[in-house]
Amino acid sequence: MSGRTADTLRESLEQMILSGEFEDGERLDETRLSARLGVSRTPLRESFQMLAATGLVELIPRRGAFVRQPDVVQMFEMFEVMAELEAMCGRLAARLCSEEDLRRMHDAADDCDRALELGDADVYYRANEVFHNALYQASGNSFLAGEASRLHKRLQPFRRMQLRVRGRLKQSMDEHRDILMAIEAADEDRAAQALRSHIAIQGKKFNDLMASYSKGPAKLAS
Amino acid sequence: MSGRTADTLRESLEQMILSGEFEDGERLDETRLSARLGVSRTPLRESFQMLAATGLVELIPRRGAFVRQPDVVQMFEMFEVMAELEAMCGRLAARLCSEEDLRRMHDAADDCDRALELGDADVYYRANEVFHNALYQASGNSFLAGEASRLHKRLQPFRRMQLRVRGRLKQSMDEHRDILMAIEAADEDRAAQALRSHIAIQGKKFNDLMASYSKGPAKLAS
DNA sequence: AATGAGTGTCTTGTATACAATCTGTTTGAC
DNA sequence: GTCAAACAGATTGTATACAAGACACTCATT
Repeated sequence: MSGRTADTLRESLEQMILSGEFEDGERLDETRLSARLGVSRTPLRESFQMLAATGLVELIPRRGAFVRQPDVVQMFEMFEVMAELEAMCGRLAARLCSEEDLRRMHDAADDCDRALELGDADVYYRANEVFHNALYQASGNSFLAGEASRLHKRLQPFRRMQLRVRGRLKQSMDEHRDILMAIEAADEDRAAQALRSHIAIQGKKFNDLMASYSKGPAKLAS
Repeated sequence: MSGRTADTLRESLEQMILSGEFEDGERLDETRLSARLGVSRTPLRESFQMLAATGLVELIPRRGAFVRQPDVVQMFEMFEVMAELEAMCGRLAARLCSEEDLRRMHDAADDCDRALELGDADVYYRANEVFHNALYQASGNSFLAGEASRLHKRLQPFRRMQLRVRGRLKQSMDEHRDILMAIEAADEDRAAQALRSHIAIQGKKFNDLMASYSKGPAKLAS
């Protein structure tokens, strides 16, 4: 279970947090965790810094590292920001994306199609990520692409849950086509709006899911 | 010069990087830097992680920490994203901000006014930061507020330069008033547009400044 | 002469030991 | 009986020592 390298260590902890192994607000005891993971405190502390950067833990000086399980409200807030970032990407892409960019998005969308036919959620999920990253790149603003990618990654586990909702895959696929058409038509407003609602729907679906479980932050399978 | 605590260490390095003490792409030698700052490598490495989170340095495993001086292009990209985030804050604030939020923004704007009368750029600069943070809070989306605040902080030194342009302070002040009026009138689109151009102008002014210097990344005074 | 393997040095990555600070408890005084 | 201060234990922060990988230089071989 314990990772060998530093980056693996961060990923291990990320998985542990996202899989709900720790309570919200729980303090991560350096000594105990390092013993458990079979590493010393030094690399563990460095991985804490990385996790703090993504917001999964909060570091309070002289107090320790505390896991920050995002609650439903914060989750919704994150989807709201994501929607706006993606809309911005769409707007810029519609204005100035290259043939190469378009091709890459089309390829990724086709991969999504194939995954849908196979009914394989995991494959779809990966192809979906490629599609969105291609979109971010197509915006031509590499800083925006980086920020969007970062937030996308952070929302990954929740996005994944929402994709399990019945019929959502097909719907998501159709939205991709709409987005591509708008970008190809260089219709900035339509592209932005299509993406905004594409993401907003995800937030909403996720919210519905949470409401249906109706108790605490659900354990998310890795 | 050397900071005593870990957070101070990060700030010291931040200042050193932003003041142009290092070349773009330069590797930060852990041993030499730790000797120079009078600390051991352990806290230095942790501060590297923090700086990597803000994008000021890039950490390449087994290779080291490399400073990433944002060039003019990336700077412009960052202002473009900032404009959109602030526009989003404005839209949300116009929709749902409280009397308390409004009052805080008004107070900060008044402080800006006073600083303008005094002709004190530093005081204006701080009051301006309070104003914008109040706006972020007023959006009601605390995640958005955090992200906006983070990017704002990262753009601080460049924003500061741009404020030194003749007559820019007064103009900026007027823009604040427009923004407040739009929010008070609950006019979402106008608030968003006012903020978008408020930030876009900053990016443009900064760009002009760079062009007028026309050589390399200028040394930024702290 | 050029290329490739091997070795040596330098730098990053990790472990451990030590110092400083915080928390909780106990004891004493009012 | 309650509040405060001091002490004990534990935990974070820092320094140093050690391990392992990367890069450059040399030397041998083609």
